[in-house]
Amino acid sequence: MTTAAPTPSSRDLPHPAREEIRLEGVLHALSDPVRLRIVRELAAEGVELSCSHFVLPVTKSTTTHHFRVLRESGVIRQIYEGTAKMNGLRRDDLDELFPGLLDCLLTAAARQAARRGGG
Amino acid sequence: MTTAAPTPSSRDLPHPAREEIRLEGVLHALSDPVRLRIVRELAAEGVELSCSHFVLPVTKSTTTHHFRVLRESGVIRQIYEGTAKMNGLRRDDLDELFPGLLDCLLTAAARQAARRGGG
DNA sequence: CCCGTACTACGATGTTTATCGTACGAGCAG
DNA sequence: CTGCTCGTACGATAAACATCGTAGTACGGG
Repeated sequence: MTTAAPTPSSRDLPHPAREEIRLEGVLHALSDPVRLRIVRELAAEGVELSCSHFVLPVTKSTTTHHFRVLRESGVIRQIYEGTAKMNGLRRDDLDELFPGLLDCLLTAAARQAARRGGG
Repeated sequence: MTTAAPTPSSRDLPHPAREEIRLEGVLHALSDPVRLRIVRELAAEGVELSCSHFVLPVTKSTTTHHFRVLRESGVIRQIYEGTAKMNGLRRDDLDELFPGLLDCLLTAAARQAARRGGG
């Protein structure tokens, strides 16, 4: 029937289980401007995005580092898809652990961006 | 008796203005377990507390350091009162800048504490 | 098979951070 | 004034972190 499984790929990456996600870790992950920006864009698009989708003011190595921090803190989920690595927010897990927190943080970030960037 | 003005004291400490408070800074401040604990207790009590009120697993020097980080990031307000230094949450400023964020974070922290500490 | 693209792994570097100990300054109680 | 408590300042230290460059691995297309 619905053989929906789209080739789970060979490599997969270590993610913390839902219960292992720590609030402090999430806050630390989001306390970096580059990472906060990544998460904002991920939330805005609403779909999984490859690393190369993002135009960031740092090199590729550093980008890799930031994505890893986000993954290891439990904020995003990363899955290989061919040569690309797709990134998606762990909305379900975060909402279950900390209801409303993610949206609250995104709203706060948007407000700050509007205040500073928009005028 | 009711000498309402409680001697504003001689020394006072540098605080960021409301507009200078950065979300990243707040998140970074709260991403440390010791500081998160301080903020939780401050919120729970609802009143200003002296530094010595807190029983923390670090030395006095380190405690001073953490309170300074909280103050410089705009999370708390510190005022000298005699030899004691009173600490209060900057609820008004934070709520104005990031509505709902502080409560959301406190709720998340409480949930996590209940899950881990309370069983 | 060879090449290009996407991302990683490793090592280096400079900065920040959490922590401590000790010595000091400010207010309060004798 | 003396001594006490509260908190600071400064210096040291070890760990963590953000950043980079280079070299390498994995996958897909010719």
